[in-house]
Amino acid sequence: MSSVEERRRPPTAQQFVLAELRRAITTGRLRPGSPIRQDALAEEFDVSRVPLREALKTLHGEGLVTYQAHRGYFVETLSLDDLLEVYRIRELLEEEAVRKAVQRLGEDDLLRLERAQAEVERFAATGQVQEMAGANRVFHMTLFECSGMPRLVRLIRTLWDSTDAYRSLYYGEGGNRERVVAEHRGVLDALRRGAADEVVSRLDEHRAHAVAALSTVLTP
Amino acid sequence: MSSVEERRRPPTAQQFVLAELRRAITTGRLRPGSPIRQDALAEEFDVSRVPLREALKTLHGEGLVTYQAHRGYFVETLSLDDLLEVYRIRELLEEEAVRKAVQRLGEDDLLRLERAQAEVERFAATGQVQEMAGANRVFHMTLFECSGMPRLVRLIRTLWDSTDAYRSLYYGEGGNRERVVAEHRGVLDALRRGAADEVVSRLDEHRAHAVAALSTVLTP
DNA sequence: TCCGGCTAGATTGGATCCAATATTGAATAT
DNA sequence: ATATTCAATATTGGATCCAATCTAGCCGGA
Repeated sequence: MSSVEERRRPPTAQQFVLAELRRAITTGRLRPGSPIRQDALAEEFDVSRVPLREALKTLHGEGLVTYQAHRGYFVETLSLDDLLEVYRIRELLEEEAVRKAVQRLGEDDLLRLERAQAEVERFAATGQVQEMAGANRVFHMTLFECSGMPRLVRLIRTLWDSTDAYRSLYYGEGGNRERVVAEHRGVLDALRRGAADEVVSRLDEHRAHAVAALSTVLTP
Repeated sequence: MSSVEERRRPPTAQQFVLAELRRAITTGRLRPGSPIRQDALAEEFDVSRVPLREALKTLHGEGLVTYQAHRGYFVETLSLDDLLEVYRIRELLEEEAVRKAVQRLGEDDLLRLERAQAEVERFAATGQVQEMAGANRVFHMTLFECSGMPRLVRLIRTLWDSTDAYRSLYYGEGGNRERVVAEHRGVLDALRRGAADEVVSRLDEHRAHAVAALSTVLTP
C-alpha cells in the first residue's frame, strides 16, 4: 500500500529485536562463532534483556544461534554449505507440499495465486525490492498452504525465515526480478494444467537460480 | 551410565518448565485450543513468568503452541492427523539423512551405532521404558549425524522433540520393545552391507509400526 | 615450573514490579 | 432491543534488580 514503507517498528520489542538480530547475523555484523553479549546488544537496540532473550530463543529454534545453559548464545555459522543445505531441505519439503497442493487445487486457489502474482509483478516493475520479496513470499506460501499440511507449511516458513535477509539481496540485482516473474508465470501455467511433475521441476529451477545468484554473493 | 536416573531436575528453570509443558500438552492436561495463563502455570510450577515465557517461545518454534502478540500463547491441537503429518515429514527428511549417511559411513561410525544398539537392548531387556526411549533416540540420532548435514539433523531432532511424550507411551506396550530391537538389528545389518534402499525401507517400516501403535492409542 | 584451589569480576538466569494492551461488562444513545 | 462508547479488570510485555554460575587471574605448594 504505502509507497515509502519506512519499515514500521513491530508492535512488540521482541519482534523488533528479532528482525534486527536476523539482519545483524546474516549480514555478518555479528560474527559467526562469537558469543552474544546480551547487555551490550540490549543497550544498542535500546531495550531490556528480556525481549532480547525471547528473540534469541526464537533464533535458537531456527538454528541461527546456539545455546549453552549459563554460558549464553553464540552466533551460528551460516556458510555457503549451510545455505546449500537449507535449500536442499526446502527442495524436499516443498516438493511434498506442492504435490499435495496440486491434488487439492481449486479454482479459488488459482485466483488467489494469480492475485499474488499480480502483486509480485507490480513491485517488480517499480523496482521495490523489499515489497517484492514480501509479495514473492506470499505467492509461494499461498501455494504451499493449499497442501492442507499446516505443520509442513510451518517448517517451510521457518526455513524461509532463517535465510530471509539474503533474499532482498537477491532481488536487488537487476535481471533477477524479471526472471522471477517469468518463472512464476511458468509455474502458474503448469498448475492450471495440473502437471505436478512440471510444477516441481520448475520450482526446483527457480530455487537453483536463487542459489546460484546467492553463491556468488557469499563466496568472495 | 547411571542405571537409576530418577529424572534429575534440569540446571535451569526454563528447561524444567519446558519438559513439564511438553508433558502437560501431549498428555492433554492443557487442552488444545485453550489459552495458556502464564500466571497460573508459573505458580503451579513454582517459577516466575520469565523462564515460563522462554520455554513457551521454544514450544512455539516447535509448533506445539501458537502465539499472538498481546494475546498470548494457545495450545496447538495435536490430533492424529498432526501426528501422521509429523511422521510423513520425518520420512522425507530421514530418508535424505540416511542416504547421505550410508555414503559416508566409516568403521568407527558403525562401532558407535552398535554400542548405541547395545544400550537399547540392555534397557529393553530390563523393561526400563524411559531409558530405552532415550537410548533409542541416541541410536537414531547417531545415524542421522553421519549424514554430515547438521541443519537437517537439527530439524529432525526438533520433530522428535515435538512428539517426545508419545514415544514412552509406545515403549510401554510389551511387544513393541522386542520388535524395536529386532528392527534395529535389521537396519544395522543393511548398513554394514551399504544397502541404502534397504536401510530406508526398513526405517520406513520401523516408523510405520510406531504410527500404527500410536494411532490406536490416540483414536478412542 | 607446573598444578590445584581460591577469590573477584563478568555474564547469564530468574523474580518482582510497573506499563501497555486486550477483554469484558455496563451505561448510553439511537 | 440493538449497537456503541467507555470504564474497570485481566493479561501480557518489558524494565530493573538480585541470585546463580561461569571465567580469569592470582597465590601457594609440591
